[in-house]
Amino acid sequence: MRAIARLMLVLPRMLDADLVHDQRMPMSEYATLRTLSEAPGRIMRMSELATACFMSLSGMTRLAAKLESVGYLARLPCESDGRGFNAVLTDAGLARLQEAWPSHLASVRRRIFDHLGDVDLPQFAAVLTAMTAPVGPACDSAGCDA
Amino acid sequence: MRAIARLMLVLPRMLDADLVHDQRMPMSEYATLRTLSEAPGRIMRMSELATACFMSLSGMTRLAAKLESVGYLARLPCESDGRGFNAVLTDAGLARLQEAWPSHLASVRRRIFDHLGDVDLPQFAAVLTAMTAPVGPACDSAGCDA
DNA sequence: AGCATTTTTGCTTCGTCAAGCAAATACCTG
DNA sequence: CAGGTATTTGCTTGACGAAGCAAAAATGCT
Repeated sequence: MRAIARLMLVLPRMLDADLVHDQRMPMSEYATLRTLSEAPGRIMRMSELATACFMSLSGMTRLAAKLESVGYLARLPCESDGRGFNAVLTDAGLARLQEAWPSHLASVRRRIFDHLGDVDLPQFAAVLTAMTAPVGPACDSAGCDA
Repeated sequence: MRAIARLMLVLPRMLDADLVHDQRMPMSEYATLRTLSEAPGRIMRMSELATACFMSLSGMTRLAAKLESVGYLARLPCESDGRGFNAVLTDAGLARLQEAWPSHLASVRRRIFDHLGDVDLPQFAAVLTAMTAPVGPACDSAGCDA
């Protein structure tokens, strides 16, 4: 019980810190790029993107502005709805993500998998998926890349 | 793998949001009060406290100042080292923690344990503890004059 | 027009880094 | 050993970025 509380406090920060340290990229950016990269056409509405990344709309507006300013992402007015904007992952953004993910993967492996010992992995994965499920199926958990 | 990334992204925010919503208390405050409450004499050096809560020293300085201003905590000059300060949990602080923890417990139960199913709990706990272990023991209060 | 929806902006809070102050400790030098 | 200087350590402060909420702006729908 206490271990859980502690885990939730510490682990995300460690993973974030690893990413910042190794790649100069905060977790929120990584999540945004990854989420976009998995979207069909690498395109998503701002509001979808925000929800998928568990950020507020305003937070995503600012993050997208930042990512746009360095060319990782473009915001195009939505053709079918003049109010909307589509965020598109650029080639540069995809390249950046591909540059960053091995580092993140290594971090996750080191911080988590190396400690799993003889845990039943499929069962563990099922539990994790179940835990995040109530929030909504923002991303399909089939086809994990590791 | 993706489930883990997602879990780390989502769960802490949910737990924090629950606590803020139910108790008007951010996770960082809760962690601080809880950590202090577990220390012998409810006293800890600022730097220890910061490390245990996985915050920067400056972050803890500000948080402690805030908690001090509402009477949950006091900072006393350390007798054995003129540079140091000891953070002490006051009775009011302890009361506040005791007021908040059932709510947090319920939140953790609802968000996590309810999804654990038939997982081997002791093993699960051991894994979690192992994962956070590299950060160091939470309350190694050597050096404060409690 | 009137109301709903999508995104942005204003303001606040939280937390980090860089810099700084003060106490403690280490290292000379006689 | 006394006395002085340099370095390190513990904490605080200043300046800033990140992200949230509430309200505004822009657009669509009826």
